[in-house]
Amino acid sequence: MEDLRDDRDTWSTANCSVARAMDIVGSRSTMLIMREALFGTHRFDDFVRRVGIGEPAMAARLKELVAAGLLERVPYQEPGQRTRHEYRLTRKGRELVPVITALRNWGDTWTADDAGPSLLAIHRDCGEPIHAVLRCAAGHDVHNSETVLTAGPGLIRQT
Amino acid sequence: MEDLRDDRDTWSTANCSVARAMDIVGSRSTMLIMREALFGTHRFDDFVRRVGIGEPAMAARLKELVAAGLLERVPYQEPGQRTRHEYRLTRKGRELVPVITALRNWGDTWTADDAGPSLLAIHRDCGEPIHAVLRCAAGHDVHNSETVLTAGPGLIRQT
DNA sequence: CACCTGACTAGCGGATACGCAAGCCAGGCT
DNA sequence: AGCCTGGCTTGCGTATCCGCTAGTCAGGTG
Repeated sequence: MEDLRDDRDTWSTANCSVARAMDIVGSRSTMLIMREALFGTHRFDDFVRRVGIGEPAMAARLKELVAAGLLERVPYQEPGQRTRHEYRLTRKGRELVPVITALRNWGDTWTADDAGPSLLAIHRDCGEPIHAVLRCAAGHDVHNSETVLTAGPGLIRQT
Repeated sequence: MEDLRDDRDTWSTANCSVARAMDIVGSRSTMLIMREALFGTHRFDDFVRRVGIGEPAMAARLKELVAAGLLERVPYQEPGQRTRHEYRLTRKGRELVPVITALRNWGDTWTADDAGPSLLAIHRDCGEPIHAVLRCAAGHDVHNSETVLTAGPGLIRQT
C-alpha cells in the first residue's frame, strides 16, 4: 500500500478514469440530459422542453450519447400514431445514478435556495430519502478524509 | 408519496440542484481540478502540469472555484522562499468526494482500457477499495432502479 | 391530396473555453 | 543591482457550444 500523494507526476492525468468519464458526460447539458433520462424522460421534445436547450443542440447531444452507448434509440408506436423513436437508458447509462445522486445531494446541501430541494429521490421500498455514500469492499462506511490513493493494475509509470 | 414521472412539466429544470451543481463543477477542466485538489495538489504549477491545461485557463478556473467557495487561497511560506499562495479545499469542496468517487467508479467500469484502473482509492483503515453506493435514510442499500421521485419542500409548481 | 405534427437538420451569429506565446511582478539570491 | 523563479496576466487565434430561425421529412388524419 503505497501513498502516491508525493509521487503524482509519475502518472498521467490523461489516463485517468475521471477524465475519460468527463469526456462523455462532462458538459452541463449532457449531464442534465442524463438526469432527465434517469428520471424517466424518453422523447425528443420532452428532453428539449425539460432540459431547456435548443433542438439542434439536443439532437447533437443525443446523438453523442447514443454513440457513447449511454442511450439507445428504440422505435415505438402509439396507437393511431406513426412509428417514432425514443431514447432509452442502457445499463451503462443507468449506472450513472450514483453520480447524479451524489451531484444532487451536493447541490441540495451547498447551493439550495431557502425553500429547500425541489425534488427528493426516495427509496421505493421504504420512502426514505436516498444519499450517495462511500463504502469500502470490507463494508465499512468511509468518511471523505479516510481515502488513500494507491497504484492500480493499469498504472503506467512515466519514469 | 407522489410519483412525479407523469407530472414532470410542473417543475422547472432550471431550479434543479443538479443544474446548479453543474454550473459550478460542470466543465471538464473544473472537475479535473477538483479531482486533483482532492488528491492533494495545492500549488498553481502542479495544477497546471497535472491537469494538462494552460496557465491562463487554470488561473481563470481557480479564481472561479475560490469565488464559488470550493477552494480557498491561503498564503504560506517555505523556509528560504518568499510568501506564496496555495489552494486548499474548503468543506464545500471536500464534500465533492462522493461525486468524484462515483465518477471514477463509473469511468473504471465503462471506459477502462485493458490494463484496468490506473489508480485505486482505498480505505485508510483497512486497505479495501472504495465505491460510491446509494443508501436511504433508513439504512437500506438502494439499487439504481429502486429510486422514486417525490416533491421536496422547495418545489415551485408552474401551474 | 393537402395538411399537420413530431423529430429532426441547416445555417448564422454570439459567447465561452482553451492553447500558445509573451510579458509582468514580487521577493529571495549572489 | 541584477538575476531567477513561481505565479500569474494580456493578447491572439481557434474551436466548440448554444440559441434562433427556417426548412425538411415521414407518416397519419380529414
